[in-house]
Amino acid sequence: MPEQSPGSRPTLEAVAARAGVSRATASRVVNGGDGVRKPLVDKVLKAVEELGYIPNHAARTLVTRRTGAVAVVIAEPETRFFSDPFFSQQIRGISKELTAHDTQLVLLLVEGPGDFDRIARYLAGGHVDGALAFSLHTDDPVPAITRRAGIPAVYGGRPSWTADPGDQAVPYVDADNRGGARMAVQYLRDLGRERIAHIAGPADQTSAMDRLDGYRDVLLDVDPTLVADGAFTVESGARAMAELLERRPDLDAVFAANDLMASGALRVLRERGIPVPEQVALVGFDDMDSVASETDPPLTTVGQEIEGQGRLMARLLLRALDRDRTGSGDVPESVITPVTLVRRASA
Amino acid sequence: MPEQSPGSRPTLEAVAARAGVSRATASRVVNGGDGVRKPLVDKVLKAVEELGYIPNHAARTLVTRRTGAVAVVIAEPETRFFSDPFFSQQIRGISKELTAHDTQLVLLLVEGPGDFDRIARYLAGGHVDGALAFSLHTDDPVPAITRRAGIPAVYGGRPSWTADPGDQAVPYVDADNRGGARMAVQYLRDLGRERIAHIAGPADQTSAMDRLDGYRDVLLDVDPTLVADGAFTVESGARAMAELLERRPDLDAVFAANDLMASGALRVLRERGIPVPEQVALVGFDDMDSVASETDPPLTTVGQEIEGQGRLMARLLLRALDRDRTGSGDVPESVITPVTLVRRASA
DNA sequence: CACCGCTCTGGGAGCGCTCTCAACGCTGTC
DNA sequence: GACAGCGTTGAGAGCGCTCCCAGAGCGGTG
Repeated sequence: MPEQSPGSRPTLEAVAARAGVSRATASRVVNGGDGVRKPLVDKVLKAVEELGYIPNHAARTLVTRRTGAVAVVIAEPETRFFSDPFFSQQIRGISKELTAHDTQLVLLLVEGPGDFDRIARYLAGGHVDGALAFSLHTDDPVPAITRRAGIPAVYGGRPSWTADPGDQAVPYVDADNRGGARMAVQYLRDLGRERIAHIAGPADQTSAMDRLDGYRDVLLDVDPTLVADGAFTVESGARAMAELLERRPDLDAVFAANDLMASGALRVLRERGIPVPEQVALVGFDDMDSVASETDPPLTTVGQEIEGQGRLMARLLLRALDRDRTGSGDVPESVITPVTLVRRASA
Repeated sequence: MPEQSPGSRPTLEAVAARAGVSRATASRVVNGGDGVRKPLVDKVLKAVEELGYIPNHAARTLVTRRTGAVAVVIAEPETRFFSDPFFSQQIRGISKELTAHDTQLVLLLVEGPGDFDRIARYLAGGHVDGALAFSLHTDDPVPAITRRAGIPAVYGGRPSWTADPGDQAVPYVDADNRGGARMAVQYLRDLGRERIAHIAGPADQTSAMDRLDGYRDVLLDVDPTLVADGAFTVESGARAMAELLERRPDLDAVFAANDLMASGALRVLRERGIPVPEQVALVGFDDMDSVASETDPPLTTVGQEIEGQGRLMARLLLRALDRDRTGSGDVPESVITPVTLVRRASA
């Protein structure tokens, strides 16, 4: 690559001059070369190479009205963003997919509720072609913002206001939480367990509620003393486990709504000398790398393709953008990604 | 905010027409309004409000040659990016600082060694005004890339090729790892401990090496049997602890190069019934939220302001950009951020 | 041999903005 | 009352690119 020439970079004009063609032809070559005869293509490419030409993105955007960038909006409070490897992995997936389509990722972290104005201004400012956002809450302003800005958006996790998984109001990608929970509980049942408790996640997250629903699907008429509330953290899992043991010392299995809570529960069980899985079988959810396989015993859990979900989100958005551009193609639909039961030693 | 008008957004021209001024004056008002008489300013602002005018970023960039965006390049292998809350927190700090200066954050995750070409093309393509990158390795291509692209960059963590903390070849922000380690070891010494072991981090990370150096600073002529290698993970900390106990069952203190390893070490100590801190005092490093205060006993550790480091990185970069723009101002210098000893129960 | 129709190429407009520069009106001074 | 000097405004060029449209070139056909 030629050294950066002092001052300004070469323009298309310069490339055209060097190749002995018009700017229009040079442009055609740079953008794929359709309808340009071979010898000219080669001449232009040679000039590009020699001059180290790189298209000016702003100029291109100005006329095409496309930026080649999408925003990733993360409105989660800091705590979750930090503790949850979930986000990092989804972002990694998103990044991979976008990169493969020459699209850039602009990260928009929402710094508190007053910050949505800035987000709105940014999304409406034509800086990006579309947006990806996560786990919407009931009164989440993001959908309204993107609608007003006139850009397509895809969401990660089922928005809380959608009645059903599968609702098409806004396109989203989510794991089959309910199905996964059913799978887990059914597995415990098949193991012969009869008093299967559940440590639930926070009620304001649809993933937690869907998992609870899945638990209930299998165990019709659940005894409420078998369900304890947690907050998706290790500590809350430990507390919930202690609570459950107090209420139902006879329980013989626990399905925790995520691995972190399962590991907290496991700690309590161990402290009390309750053998896992012999006396109490334990199943988690997420198959989180740094947790599930590192506990003692390792967790049986429900695994999901987190990075794949990110890729899928990006793919749906890119498809929507393509549709906007070409005026045809299919409307993106929400996708529920499959989950699998990962059998380890805890159940 | 007015609804997005169908089709195209209002331009400066439209604002000017509505306010009854020239485009130039409208532009001046939109950009701060210096040198425009009050009544006209008001008229323009009113027009902006009524039309819901938002400046076209591409057009602006095209003429000013500034994008109002900086890249954050993360070249770490996936594993670290995921497991380490470090990154999320630094990014949060960076985001806060950039946001406060109306600058956007473009996230560039490097997907393998072959991906640097893409990064180079992007950085040279005038998409961003500057770059932030992390923990450079010896042969890291990022500095060469940014130099060639002609954009300023600031690094997080001392680059491995700089001989000294404080080296000015590239501006970076790092915690006072060596000083922190000294502080920790000196503290153990003041506690009366005499056989202080160290669980070191990976040799290819300067933070780990600096911490080892700090340990050595205090304990001149360290007995090599008192130092074990780890990899900044819980498991590696446990392994190292077991190794140390085998070699030196008489040790009475351990300084681990990070909290994760400390927690691994703690687990082993507990398993063997060795009372902490009575028989063996334990100090970690990082004061990682989800770890240090949640162990039993909670960890005494060296705390650093991770988010603050991120902010500082962004601030240094913004200052460099400002310098480029105005042609004056101070050259950004590397900053070593202070650390503090956080006393809890483990030592 | 004229003409049609095709492919390929170039001229030129224009995307929305900033910024230079000239013009303008006003005040103050001699 | 003329003019210098200042602060304010507007006209217009131009940033680098894409894309429309017209024209050139060329082969094939009647």
